Amino acid sequence: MKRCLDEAYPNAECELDFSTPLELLVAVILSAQCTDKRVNQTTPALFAKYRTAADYAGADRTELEEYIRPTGFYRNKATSLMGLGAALVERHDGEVPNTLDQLVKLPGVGRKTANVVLGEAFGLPGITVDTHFGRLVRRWGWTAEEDPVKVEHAVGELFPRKDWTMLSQRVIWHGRRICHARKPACGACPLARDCPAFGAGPTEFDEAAALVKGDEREHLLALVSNR
DNA sequence: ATCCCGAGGG
DNA sequence: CCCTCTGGAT
Repeated sequence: MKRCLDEAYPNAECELDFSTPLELLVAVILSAQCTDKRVNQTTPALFAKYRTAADYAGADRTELEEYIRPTGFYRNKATSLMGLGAALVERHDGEVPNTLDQLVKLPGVGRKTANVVLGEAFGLPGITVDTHFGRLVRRWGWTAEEDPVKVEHAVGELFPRKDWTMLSQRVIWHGRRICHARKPACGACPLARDCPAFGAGPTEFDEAAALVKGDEREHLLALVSNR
């Protein structure tokens, strides 16, 4: 029913299927500092045991921690999941809400997680700004903003479109796999020829990006979209 | 040894 | 703004 990462990048570790918004939300929470592969190995047993918000709310903490241990940060995540379950039961009749305001108020749910749920569970056309997304659009000269919210607004204004949900995932994937923070793999990058930062030395990479010309933006966006 | 698609807390 | 929380991959 729901999918987390873009199928346009075929990669077994990226294929995540969920039957409910709650499953998607839980998987995103578990994903922090963890590979998708590990999350995929963890969720089947977890979802078989914990099916509803009430199940998480009433979980035996030690047992829940056992289920999610391999994903790391397991104590924090167990706390989040139990609090999340309780909050959903109390405030939303056990359902996952579909507005940013309500999502962000849930335990363990920040803006990034909320945006993923809005886009992928509810089909709302939002931009998901994470560290990768922010870094890349800055390198591409689309904005100089550092604050994720300002990045979101700036990019949304520059390129208003209905399908930012999936496109965000492509940008993020590209940031994870190729356009790294420290040592970007420009040799493997299909955008290198058109990248305003390509060719600059490591320390000048991001500074070069700031000099991008306006008409290069659309070109880069097209390249990302068509992959 | 170092880094990672985040969130909460001091 | 800084720190911490964890396991796993490279």
